[in-house]
Amino acid sequence: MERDEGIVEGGAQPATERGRRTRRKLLDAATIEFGQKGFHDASISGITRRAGVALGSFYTYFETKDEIFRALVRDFSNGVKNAASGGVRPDMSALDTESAALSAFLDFAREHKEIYRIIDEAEFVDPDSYRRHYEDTAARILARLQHGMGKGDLRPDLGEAHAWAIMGMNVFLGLRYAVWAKDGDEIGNLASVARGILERGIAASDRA
Amino acid sequence: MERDEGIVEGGAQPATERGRRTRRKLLDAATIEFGQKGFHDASISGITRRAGVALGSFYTYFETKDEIFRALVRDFSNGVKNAASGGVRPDMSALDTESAALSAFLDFAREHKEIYRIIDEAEFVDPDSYRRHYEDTAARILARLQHGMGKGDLRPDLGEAHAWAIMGMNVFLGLRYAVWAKDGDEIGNLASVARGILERGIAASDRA
DNA sequence: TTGAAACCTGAACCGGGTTTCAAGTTTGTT
DNA sequence: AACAAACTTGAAACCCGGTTCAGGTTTCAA
Repeated sequence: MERDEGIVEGGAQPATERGRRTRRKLLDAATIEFGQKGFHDASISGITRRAGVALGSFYTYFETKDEIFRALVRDFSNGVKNAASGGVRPDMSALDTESAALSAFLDFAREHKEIYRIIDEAEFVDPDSYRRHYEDTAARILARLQHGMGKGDLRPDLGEAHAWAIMGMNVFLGLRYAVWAKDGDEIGNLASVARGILERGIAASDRA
Repeated sequence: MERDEGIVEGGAQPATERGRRTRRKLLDAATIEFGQKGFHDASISGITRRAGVALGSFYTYFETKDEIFRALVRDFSNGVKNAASGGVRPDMSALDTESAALSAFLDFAREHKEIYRIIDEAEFVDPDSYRRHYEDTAARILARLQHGMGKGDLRPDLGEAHAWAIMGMNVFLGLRYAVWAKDGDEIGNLASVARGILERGIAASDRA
C-alpha cells in the first residue's frame, strides 16, 4: 500500500534501522491479526508471534493495544484517500472523475480487504478517527462536485448530502464486490452501474 | 420500536409474566449499554445494573453475553425491515416507493440511534447476522426495483449492484443526518436529494 | 392452602490477555 | 576498542469481567 509512516506518531520513533524494521513488522502483523480477528479477539501475543518478535518488544514501539490500532486506522484512512485521488486527473469531466475515483477505490479495497474491518472497528476503538475518516472523505467528494458544478458538468444544486450519498454508494459497492466478492460476479460493469446512476438516475427514460 | 420477540430464541422463554418483564428489562438495558459502550466495553454487570436486577438473573434468560447481543441484532435487523416496508404502499410509483422507504428508515434511525453501533458491531460479534442483514436488505430493494421495472417506472437494466448502491446511499444518509445530526442540518429536503439522484442523476440537464 | 417450578440474588471462582520489568544483546559512535 | 543508547526477551504480576452456584423468594395451578 505504501502507507506513509505517520507524520506525528504518539510514541517515540525508532532510532536505528533495526528498530524501524521491527516496528514495521509489528504494524504488518497487526494488520493481519486485527483484520482477521477484530480488535478484541486479536491479541498482542498474536501480533508479536506473527511478527516474530518477543512479546515485550511490542511495548518498545507502542504504549498500548489501542495505540497500534489507531496507528493502523490513520494508515488506512490515508491509504483510501491516496488511492481515490490517485485515479483522477484534473482535466477529466466530473462524471469521469467520479468513475475514476470509484474504480481506484475498488482496486484498493480488493488489495486490502482488511480496510473495512479496521475502519469499521474504529467506530468503537477510536471513534474520533472513524468520524473524521468519513467526514474528510465526504468533504473531498463535495469538493469534486463543486469543481464539476463550476465547470458546468453538474447540476448546480448539489451539496453535502449528495456527497454522503455518493460515498455510501461507493462504500457499499466496495463491501459487496471487493470484500465479499463472489465467483459469478460481473465486476467489469460496476463502474458503469455507478456512472449510470450519477448520469441519468434509475428512472425509465421514456416516461409520459 | 415494537420489536417482536424472536420467534426462535435459543434459550428457554420465560414462563411467567414476571419473567417476561425481566427479560424485556434486560434487553432494553442491553440496548443502551451496547449502544453506548460497544460490545466489549459493555459489561453484563452494567446491563443488570441498568435493568435493576441481580447479576445472576441475567443467566436465567441468556446463556452468554454473545447470546443477548445476537438477540438484539435480530431484533434491530427486523426493526429496519419493518420500518422501511411500513412506509410504502403497493400502488406508489417506484420513485415514490424509494422515497418513502428512505424516509421511514430515517425516522426509524432517528428514534433508535443505537442501530448503527449494534449492526456495525455485529460484523465482529455475529458476522453471519451482519452479512445476512445487508444481503436481505439489498434483496428487498432489488425486489422493489424489479417491481418498478415491470411497471415501466424504471430503466429495465437495473440489477443487484443498483440495489447495493441505493442501500449504501440510504445507510450513509442515515448515519450523517439521523445519527450524527448537527444543529444546522436541513433535513426536510433529504428525501428530495435522494429522489433527485434516482430520478435524474447529478449531471447538468443542459448538456451539449 | 400448599408444593413445585420459576425466578432472584450476589459473593466467589476462574481464565485469559495486557502490561511490567530486570537482565541480556546488538548497534553505532568516539 | 569501549561505552552508551537502543533494542530484545519472556516470565510473571496484575486486572477484570464472564460465568457459576447454593440458598432464598415469588408465582401459580390444583
